[in-house]
Amino acid sequence: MSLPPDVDRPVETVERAIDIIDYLKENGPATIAEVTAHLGCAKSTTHRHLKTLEASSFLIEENDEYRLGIRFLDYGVIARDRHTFYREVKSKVDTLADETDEKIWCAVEEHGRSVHIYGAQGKRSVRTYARLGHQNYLHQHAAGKAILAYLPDERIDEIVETYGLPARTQHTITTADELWDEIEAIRERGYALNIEESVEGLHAIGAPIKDENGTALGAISISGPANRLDGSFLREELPTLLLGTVNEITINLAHA
Amino acid sequence: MSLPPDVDRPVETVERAIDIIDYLKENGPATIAEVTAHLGCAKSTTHRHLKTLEASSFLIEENDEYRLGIRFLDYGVIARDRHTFYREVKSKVDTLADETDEKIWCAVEEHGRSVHIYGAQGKRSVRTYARLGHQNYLHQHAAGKAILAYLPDERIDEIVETYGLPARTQHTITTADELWDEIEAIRERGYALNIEESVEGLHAIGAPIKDENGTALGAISISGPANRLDGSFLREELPTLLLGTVNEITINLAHA
DNA sequence: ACAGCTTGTTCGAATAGCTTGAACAGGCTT
DNA sequence: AAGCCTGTTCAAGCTATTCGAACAAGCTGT
Repeated sequence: MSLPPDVDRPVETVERAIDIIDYLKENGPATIAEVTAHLGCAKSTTHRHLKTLEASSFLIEENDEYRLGIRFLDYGVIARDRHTFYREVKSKVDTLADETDEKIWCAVEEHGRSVHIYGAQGKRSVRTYARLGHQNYLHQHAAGKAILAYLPDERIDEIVETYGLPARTQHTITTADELWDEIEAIRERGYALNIEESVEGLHAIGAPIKDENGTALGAISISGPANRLDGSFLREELPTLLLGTVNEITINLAHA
Repeated sequence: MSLPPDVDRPVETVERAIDIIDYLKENGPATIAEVTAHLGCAKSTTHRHLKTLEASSFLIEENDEYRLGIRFLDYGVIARDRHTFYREVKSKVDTLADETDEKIWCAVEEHGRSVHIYGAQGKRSVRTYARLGHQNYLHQHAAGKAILAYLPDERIDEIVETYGLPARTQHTITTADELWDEIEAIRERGYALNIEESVEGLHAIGAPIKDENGTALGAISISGPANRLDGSFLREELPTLLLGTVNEITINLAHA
C-alpha cells in the first residue's frame, strides 16, 4: 500500500506528460524535436503536450527549448511543510550542524525509498551526490537504514522485493541476509552506521524518528570524511549526540 | 513568448491531472470523493488519475487520502540548480543575511511573475507570507519591481495587461501611471523600494541582477520591519551594500 | 446481528478527444 | 534563391478516456 501501485489501466496521456517532465529533469532543457525523438510519437502531439504543461508554468520555454519551471519548488516546499515533523526537525538539524560542523540530513520515507527533505551544513561539511529532494534506496545510506530497521518486517520484505538491493560502492549491502543482520544490529544499537556504503571515503550515522507505535517516520544523519568520523567519535560521541536530538524530537512530536 | 501561452487545443486529460495536483496543493490531503466533487467527473475517472499520478510518486496515498509527494522537491531543486546564477547568488545572499541580520530573498522572473528561489534569514529577520518557491506579482514587492524596471518596455506592458495590478495592501501600486513613475524612479536610483506595499509594517529594498544586455534575470531583496528599515539606513546604507553585492554577482556572471 | 451507509475498486460500452501525418509559415544556412 | 531546418496548425480516424453501474469491504447505528 505504501509502494508505488501497479495501475491496471493507467491514464496513458498523463503518463506521457510525466514522461516528458522526467526527460527534461534527467537531460536538461530540450527542443520539441528532441522530446519527440524520446517519446517516439508525432511532433504535433509533443507540441500540444508541451504547450499544455507550459500553460500551467510547469514548463518554461526559452529560445525554443523547454525546461522545468521553478514552480515545482512551490509544490515541493508545500509538500515538505505539511510533513508533521518538518518544522520540529529543521531547527534541531541546524543545531546539530553547528555543534558537529558536519553535514546533517533529514530524510523521510515515501513509497519505500528515502527523500532528503532538509539538509544543513556545518563549517567543515563535505559535498556529496546527496541533494535536497533526492530519492535514495533505503539500504544504501545511514538515514535510510535507520528508517528501514524501524519498519514492520513485512514492509521490509516488500521493499527489498520491489527494488532489490543495488550496490553503490563495494561496501553496499547487496544480499537480504546481510541486510537482516544489519537490521538486527541497528535495532540493538538504536542507530545505523554507513561505512563507505554510499560514497567511498564517507562515513555516516543515522537514527530514526519514530511515531507512537515505534514505526519510523524519518531519520536524521550526520556524515563526514572517513578519517574524521571514526573510532570513538563515530561510535560513542556522535551516537550520544544524535540519539539525544532524535529523542527530543520524538517527545515533542508525541505532544504535538 | 515569456508569458503562459493560450493553448488552442490543450490536452484536456493532462489539464485534469494538473487540476488535481493544484487542488491538493491548495487544500491539502483529500479523499477520492473530495477530489471528484471538485472535478465534477465520475469517481472512477478520478480514481484512475490518482493512481496514475501515484505510480510516479507525484502523489502519495495515506489513510485513503492523497497528498503531494516530496518528489516535487526533486524537480524544483533541479530546476533551481540549473539557473545560471543560483550558485553565484546563494553565497552572496548568505553573506548579506549575516551582515544585515535581516531577511534576504533572491527572486527570478518566470512567465511575468516572480518566484523566490532562495532565501536566507539573519538573526532578527521577520517571517512573512513569503516562502521558497512562492509566486508573486512583480509589482507588489521590492525584488519584483527591481526586475520589472529592467525588462523591455513592451514586456512590462504585456505583463500588466495579462495580470493587471492587484492590490495587496493599501500602498500597493494599482495603476499603470503610478507604475511607470515608479519604474522611472527605480531606473534612476538603480534599486527599488517597497514601502508597506506587500505587507503592512514591512519595508524592503531590491536590486536587479542583469545580463550583458541590461535585462533583469532576477533580483535580490532585503526586508525588515518598517521602524528598523527606515531613514538613511534604508535609503543610503542598505542600497550601498545591496548594489555592491549585486554588482559583484553581475561581474562574476559576465565572466562565467 | 444485521441493515444501511460509507469508502475504494473494477469493468464494459460509447463517444469524446488524442494522435497522426501532412501541410503551412518562418528563419537559417548553403 | 533554393533547400532545410525550426515551430505550428488542421482535419480525419481510431484509440483510449470517460462514464455509470456493479462489486467488495469497512463502519455506524439501530
